[in-house]
Amino acid sequence: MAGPRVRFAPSPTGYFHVGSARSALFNWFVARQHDDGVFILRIEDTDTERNREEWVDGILSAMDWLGLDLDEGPFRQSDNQAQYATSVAALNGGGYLYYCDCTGDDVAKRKGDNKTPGYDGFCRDRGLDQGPLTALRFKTPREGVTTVPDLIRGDVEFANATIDDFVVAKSSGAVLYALANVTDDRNDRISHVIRGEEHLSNAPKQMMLWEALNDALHEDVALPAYAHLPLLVNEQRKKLSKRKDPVATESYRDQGYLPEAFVNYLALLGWSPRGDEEIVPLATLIEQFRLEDVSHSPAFFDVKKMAHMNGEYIRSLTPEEFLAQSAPWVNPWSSAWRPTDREPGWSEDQFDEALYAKVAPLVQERVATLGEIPAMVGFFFSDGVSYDETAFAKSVGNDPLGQTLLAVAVERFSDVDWRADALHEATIEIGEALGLALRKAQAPIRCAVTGTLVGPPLFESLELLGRERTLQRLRDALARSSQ
RNA sequence: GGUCCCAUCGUCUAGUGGCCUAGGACAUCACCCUCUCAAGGUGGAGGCACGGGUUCGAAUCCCGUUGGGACUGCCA
Repeated sequence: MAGPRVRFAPSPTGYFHVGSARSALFNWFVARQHDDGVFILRIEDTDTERNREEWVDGILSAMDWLGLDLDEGPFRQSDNQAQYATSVAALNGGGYLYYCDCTGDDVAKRKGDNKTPGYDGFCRDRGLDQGPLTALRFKTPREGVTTVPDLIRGDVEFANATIDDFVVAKSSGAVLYALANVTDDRNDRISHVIRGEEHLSNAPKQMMLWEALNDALHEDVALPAYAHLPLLVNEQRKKLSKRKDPVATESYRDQGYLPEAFVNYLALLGWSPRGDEEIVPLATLIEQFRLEDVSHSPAFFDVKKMAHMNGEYIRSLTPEEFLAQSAPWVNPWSSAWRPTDREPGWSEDQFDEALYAKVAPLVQERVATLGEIPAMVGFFFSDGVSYDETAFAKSVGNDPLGQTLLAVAVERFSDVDWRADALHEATIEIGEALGLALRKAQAPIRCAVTGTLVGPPLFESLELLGRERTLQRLRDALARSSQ
């Protein structure tokens, strides 16, 4: 038996939604589990009002970033108009459709207290001819039940009477989603339709269309298997909204999430690998993934957990890999790709690649995202120090002892061996002379040199920063405190 | 309102009738480590929505209630 043929079918109407990313990923898993599985990308751009070409580029680059490679496509619905016309003609010829000239207001007005869902079938038997304002509706069976065999949820039954006569083609002639989608799935011989749960109620309509097309076209294309994935929700338990929630996959890339970590986290939303370990190699994810094991309930997209996971991935990088991965954030000028709206706090001239290579290991284990790096190493590359005023006041400005310590440090550091361990020893001694434990003694120095009270290990940092720059900053801080 | 889906710690989940004194992860708290911050280590607190059944036995099966969500477009 041939391998599965699955498709990811986004519409390019905005940033690449993390929920879409997960749908794409699960489809891709299914394809990659088989040697002959096929993963197809179909751009559903039939809504010309809302589509924009830049969003198509966004989808492509985000999928590339995630490593979701295609076997076929990208196809575009805008290229398939002829096939849609064929579907419409066949359906119409087979008596499955009728013209309707009702406006939305007409339908709403008639609806009133009527319990019938959606459209009431007003034009179904009026025998209207095609006109400038007539849409084409599908004659839904009035009796019987349509059962959607869902791989995740089991059989889901819909009474046909509850499904209204939906529009298949607009009065303009443009074919709508339901028919376009079904036509393409048939032509692409899709075996598994794997998509978000918001499409579950579309499934019976699409099955009706599918079978009507088989009949009208005298074909016998097998229905696909359906799998409706649980929704991704926000803290309010609402479907993640493009408008209100941080759902743009691109923004996570810009923040410095590694694609491996992002994929790993996404895989955990609605599914889980065997065993207690959640950090799982991609190959294992692919091997273990089963649609049947996908959970039924919505999942909250927890950025905190993803950040933690990303930190683990970052820490597991070799120093060389870390250097390469972090380059776009610290040295965008010589990177092929750079994150948008994220300038490091220094200029190209100020950046010192060799120095960064030595600094990098100090921050690798302290960041959860690559985007956090610049703030942590900025003091190495900028000329002056940008002070956190609260920290400065606490450790130097309002602390005479801190000022004394700085003054002593200037003396002592002038002729100490410029190595981390020697600086460490010297600082201990300076502190002891003033009755300060090392944790207290290092604070004013740290603040004077880096501008804040938190950061990479101090003595290694001083060694890398160099004697001259360190002494200069200690003197500057001292001068600053007496102003 | 109608149709459909869902319901295990705050969150993501394991669990498919006895292995459950309900396991793991994130978050949280305490302690350890420690030049700061992280990381790491150890430990703690924290959950089967409720009510009926079925069964020798129910987180697991059935029914109901409650609660949440999706859809309900000449959008996808």
